[in-house]
Amino acid sequence: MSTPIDDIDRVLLEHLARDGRMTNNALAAAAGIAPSTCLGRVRGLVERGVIRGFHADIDPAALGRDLQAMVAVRLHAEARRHLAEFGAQMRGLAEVENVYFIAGADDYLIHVATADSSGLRDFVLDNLSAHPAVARTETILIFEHVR
Amino acid sequence: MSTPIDDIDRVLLEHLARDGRMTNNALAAAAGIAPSTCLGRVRGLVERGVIRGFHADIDPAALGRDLQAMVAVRLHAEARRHLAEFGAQMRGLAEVENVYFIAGADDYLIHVATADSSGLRDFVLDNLSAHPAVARTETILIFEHVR
DNA sequence: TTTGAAACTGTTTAGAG
DNA sequence: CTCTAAACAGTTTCAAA
Repeated sequence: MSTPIDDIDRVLLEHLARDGRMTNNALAAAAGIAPSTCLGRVRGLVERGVIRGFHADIDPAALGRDLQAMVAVRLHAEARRHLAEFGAQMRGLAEVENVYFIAGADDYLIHVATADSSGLRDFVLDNLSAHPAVARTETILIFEHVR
Repeated sequence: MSTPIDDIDRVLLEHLARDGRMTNNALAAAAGIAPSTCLGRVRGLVERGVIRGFHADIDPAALGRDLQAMVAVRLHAEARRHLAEFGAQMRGLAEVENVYFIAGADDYLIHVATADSSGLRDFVLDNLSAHPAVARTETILIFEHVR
């Protein structure tokens, strides 16, 4: 990490986390710096990987994906050598919202959003139960997810 | 839900989910519509709640929050009447990244990011174990989180 | 709803401290 | 690293279809 994050950076990050589309001018004003300085700092934060990206937060239900679940996945002991590979595969699936690689009895928590219960069943059967690395799954329904 | 989401909306959402800072002009070109039309559609999507917001994705580790955990929380049977209230409280805490209100033995999964293990311990003790509504907690470390 | 074009606002570069 | 100021690009409004 080249430059340490100072108080001004922290202000910028706080604002951009809340409103990722805040204009550079408004952001500069909020941080008490010139727009050009602000621009340079935000660029630096992106380059250094502090800001990983800017994303629209889309309501899955509005896209017809009304059902969310957290699926705990345990892999076979032999498959643990390819843990990262499994995570990358999961991340690539349309239904997958978040992938948590965890410590404990299970190896992954996979947050998925599907159209309905049969979509969820199909996702678990086709992508998890049928996966050669998967030893067991446990599906927990999500009533609500915030943030 | 006033207007249904059409194919053009889907293109806009897909692009904005990937890059929330894409310019309106580029977005319009990608969707094959005029910039002014694009602007109106994106506004509509925000007003209708399809787009819930735009956010910068900040690396917690860059902010000195190197440790992440998923804390499963079970509330007392009597406290279940105030479930939503508990969730709202959790969401307001700085360490809290995601709150999942779930079905099953536990009521919540709380994704937290703290500086280190003592920060995690303090979070769980001060905000969860000490909370009058909380019956039990189980803390699972997160090695990696994607998306 | 859609659009093109004008008016406007915000972004970005360059140069200097 | 910071700023001011000018040039540039992108956004937004609006009248018309």
